[in-house]
Amino acid sequence: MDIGAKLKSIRKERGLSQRELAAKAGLTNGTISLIEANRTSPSVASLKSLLDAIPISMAEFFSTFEDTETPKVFYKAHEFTEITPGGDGAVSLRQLGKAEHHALQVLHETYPPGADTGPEAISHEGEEAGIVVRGAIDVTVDGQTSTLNAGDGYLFDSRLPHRFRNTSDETCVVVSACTPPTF
Amino acid sequence: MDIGAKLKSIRKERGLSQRELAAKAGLTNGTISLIEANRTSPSVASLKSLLDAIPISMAEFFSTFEDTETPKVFYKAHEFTEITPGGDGAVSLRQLGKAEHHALQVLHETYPPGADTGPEAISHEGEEAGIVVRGAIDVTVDGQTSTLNAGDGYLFDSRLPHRFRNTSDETCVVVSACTPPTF
DNA sequence: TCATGGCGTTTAATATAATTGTCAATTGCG
DNA sequence: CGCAATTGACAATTATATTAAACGCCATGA
Repeated sequence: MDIGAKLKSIRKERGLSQRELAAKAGLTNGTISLIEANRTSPSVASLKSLLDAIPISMAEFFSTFEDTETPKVFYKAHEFTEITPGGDGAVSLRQLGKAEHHALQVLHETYPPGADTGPEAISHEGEEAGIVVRGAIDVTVDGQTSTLNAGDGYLFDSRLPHRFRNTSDETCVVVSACTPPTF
Repeated sequence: MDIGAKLKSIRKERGLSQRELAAKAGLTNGTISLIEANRTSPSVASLKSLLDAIPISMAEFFSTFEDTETPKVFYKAHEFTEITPGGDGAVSLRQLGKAEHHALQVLHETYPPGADTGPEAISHEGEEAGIVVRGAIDVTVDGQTSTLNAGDGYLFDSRLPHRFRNTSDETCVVVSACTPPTF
């Protein structure tokens, strides 16, 4: 969603300066500078003012670059979606990407010492799998329990009851995947 | 631009509560409550998050109700666009409606005592006309000067040099019209 | 060469949106 | 009927966008 570049290109097309457009839209040149640099996300009201002043409709504005927009492929660590915030001994679940746009959900899970997901009876279609990246963790699936160390992994049907417990004194990190998403 | 109602109807359509949608979008229920009540204008980023979580595209969202949207007809005094802010003895120009969506531009002009537009040589196509609503003002057009009082008016070709001066000790208010717009 | 004016950017102050922690009203269940 | 859970709304705080006023840059011209 590179709104800044899009706005800038349209503005240039019409031969408008930031100040000219700002005056017409009832904003300031500084604001337009920030928006074009993607250093702020304008309110819908502000964007509407700008597009009205150009003029171009909201639908037009967004439609034109939804075609050219490539789906997001790469995610920096800070771009993960926090499902559970973690901290204070709680499990931290951080999802790769956003909501349910994909058939595959990948999580970065952190289990502090003593962390326990509890025996929740999750019952979704699909499969879950993961690999321990650091530390060790006790995994119980449908009654069977195993201690997995770094490099180990698991794979089971999502409908089976399962539980994760870190009984060690070291934080455990797991990368897991589900399909379809359960969150 | 009743974004609130639109968002609400789409959300209801999908059987989502404000809290559910908030969780998926990474916002809070309170925010959605405010947006749906049109008590705040969400940032483009926030709106995108919400629509992604539903999911529906920005273009789709805006296109659907741009059809049903009726052009704005009525304007409250505070909705006028300030062309020159006025204050400190300066002329205040306030335009009915927004930028150049219309062939007709109507202004609410306030001239404090001593105010003077100066002999600017404006040279646009079209005509300008106005009626004095309160006070009195000296109008000079192409060399001819006249003092207009409340109820009086003027009409001239935009290409003629013109000047407005309030030589009285009372604030003068004029309602004027231009076609096509010069701002 | 030095002013002048227009451009886009940056910054501190201000206005506005978003969050957090409630609330009363509603819904579903025992 | 209560009781618990869930809903949308609200007030106070926090976070963010927007403003207004600077800045540096580049062109133009005296």
